[in-house]
Amino acid sequence: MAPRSEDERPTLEDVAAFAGVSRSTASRALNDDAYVSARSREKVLAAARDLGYSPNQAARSLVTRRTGAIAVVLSEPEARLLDDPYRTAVMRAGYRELADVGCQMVLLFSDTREDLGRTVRFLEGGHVDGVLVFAPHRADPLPRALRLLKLPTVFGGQAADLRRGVHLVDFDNEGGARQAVTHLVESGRRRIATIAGPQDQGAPIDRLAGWRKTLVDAGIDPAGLSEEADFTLAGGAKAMAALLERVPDLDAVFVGSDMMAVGALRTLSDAGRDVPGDVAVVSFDDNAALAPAMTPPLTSVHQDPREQVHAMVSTLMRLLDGEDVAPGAQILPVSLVVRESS
Amino acid sequence: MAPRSEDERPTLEDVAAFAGVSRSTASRALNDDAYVSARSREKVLAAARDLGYSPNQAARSLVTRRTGAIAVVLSEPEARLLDDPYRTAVMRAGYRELADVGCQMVLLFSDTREDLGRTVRFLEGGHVDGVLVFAPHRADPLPRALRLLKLPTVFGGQAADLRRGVHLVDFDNEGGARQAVTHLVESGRRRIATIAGPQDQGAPIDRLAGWRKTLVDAGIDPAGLSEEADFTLAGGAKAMAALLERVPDLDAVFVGSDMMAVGALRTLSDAGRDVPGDVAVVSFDDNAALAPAMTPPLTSVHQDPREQVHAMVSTLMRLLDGEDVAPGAQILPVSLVVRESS
DNA sequence: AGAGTCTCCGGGAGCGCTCCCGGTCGGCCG
DNA sequence: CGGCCGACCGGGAGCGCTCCCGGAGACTCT
Repeated sequence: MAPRSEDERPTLEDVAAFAGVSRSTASRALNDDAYVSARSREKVLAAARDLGYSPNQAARSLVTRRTGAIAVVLSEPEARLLDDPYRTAVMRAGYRELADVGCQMVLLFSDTREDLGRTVRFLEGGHVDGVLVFAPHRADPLPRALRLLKLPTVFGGQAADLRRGVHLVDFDNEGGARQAVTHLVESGRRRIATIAGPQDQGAPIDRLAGWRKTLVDAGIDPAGLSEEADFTLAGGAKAMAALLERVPDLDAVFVGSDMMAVGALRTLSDAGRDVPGDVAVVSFDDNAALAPAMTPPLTSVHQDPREQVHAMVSTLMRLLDGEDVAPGAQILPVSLVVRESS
Repeated sequence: MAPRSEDERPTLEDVAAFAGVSRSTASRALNDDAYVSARSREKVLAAARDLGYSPNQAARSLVTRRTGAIAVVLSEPEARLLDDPYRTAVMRAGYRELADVGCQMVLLFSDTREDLGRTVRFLEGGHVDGVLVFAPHRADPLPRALRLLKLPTVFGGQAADLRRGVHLVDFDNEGGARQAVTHLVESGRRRIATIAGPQDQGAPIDRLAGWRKTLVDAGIDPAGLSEEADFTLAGGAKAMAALLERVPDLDAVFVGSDMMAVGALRTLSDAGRDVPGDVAVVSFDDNAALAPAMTPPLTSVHQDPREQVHAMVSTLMRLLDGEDVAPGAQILPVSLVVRESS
């Protein structure tokens, strides 16, 4: 064997030669298999350290058919991602949870049409062992495209319009809305409006439904009491203004996200309405940086992205281990955190 | 050759057999090399399409020694990342710019001590061809650790305390601060305070220096006119309050970031100071979602993350092509965008 | 017509690793 | 003491790809 030049990366063969054992033994020692003598193991480990060896992942995954990497796909228009604190939290949680199980996160953004092709091509290229997907929009073509790939996949939140045969982890959006609105009803509010998120997404649809059903159950007519907004602060502010105009005597509002609630609070304050004196406000998300920091602190439906991602990762790991996990939705409970705004 | 079962992924060999050519020819056709007849090329392409072939990246990169993936490392405490709009913009820009040159972004977060080891291990594992690093903190050990790896690396902003021998793309922080403060001086302000970012980072240090020097050049004593904050909204608000207390007659403030400026505006408004009537406010970043959206809209030093990342990517690509790029800092110009707050 | 050139193609080697298989050596049992 | 079993190790095959090399035709030029 030609003497390897200094700047070439050492291979397993080099380590083995240096340690005076065979390539097989070196491999066994490094992957701590059984049937390696303590003496050999130590020599190999020392050799690896001395040579600064690190295994070539391409070669390894060529034979093991495992890459140790998991893709996290965020399918959402650019603007949304930038200021949606929930998405940021998801990225972070994904990184952490995957690191905990020894996997590397590969983040993919997919919002334009051309992204879809690139995303699919990347995923089928064998770069990753599995996928975690967040594709909240009903009309998103990505989830269907992913079904054709036979990559283990777990969805976070609703998978576009797919219902059966997929693994997904979602929060109890409708139940959360019910809790929120029930709380308002029980504290004596009667004119309970809502600012709903975009109705092209599953979660906001369910939250709106929860609001509506709870009102009906309480004998209140929901007609004219709802306004749709786009999950942004400005959108929330505008929707609140529209509601105040249409329903001047409203005494409570259930807002579909913290960010929109911040906007609603601003509008209410500008309009001289006291919260919670004149109008009670309850929102959804309970984002740690937003809900408790407002004036007044927001009552909000708590959902923890970390918990969601944790459940997704553990399902994915079971899938990767070849377990025959029954597909279906795993619904995580949410709980109302009552603060001063209601 | 045993008949390949349906759910196995087809290999290049399968495609070749299906097309009735050799593996070599199939490879040539797929990678559109020269010296393939149009006829063969077409047959191979059709076969690949019919079989749903996509090349095994592990095998490919084993021989080409290229992975087509670039790591983007964000070395920053968790809390900072969540609400720093600049970082979010950087991730996004990284994804886009890398996609444009046909590379996949692999995001790495690295904030705790144990992350450092994992990050380094991942990078030396040969998963990626190069690295883009954002490690603003002076004491960050990551940049030094990366020097030992012989991976092409480009830094975004200052690389901890490394100065020579690294490739980096930064903005003209000091020059930007000078522009901002000069603007204030020229519009007749004399008591010009500053809210500086964390002084364990290079950029805020340079911005503070720019403020100080400009004042001195204008014959103004900067003593007692500066306050340090942590780049957050709350931090900016608190620092503004401290300044108002200590320097009640201040008539302008240069804030080290948009986010802190939002906090400062809130404090000023609570204190009944009119902006820009009583106090002019100028900030840094010119974040599209923040600066123009405030009341009043903020005058801010404009820096475009996309531009920075673009420069980083192009330097990295040259490095990857084996070009002998001279190391050093590439300083991007910034410009003051004047709005109503000053 | 023979030499040279250019286009196209197939065979084979080899990237660095894992894993299977078979061999050796020592200890222990009947 | 022969046989067996378990611990340990080395050789070899092969993962799916790229790339080098040499060969087969077709064509041109002297």
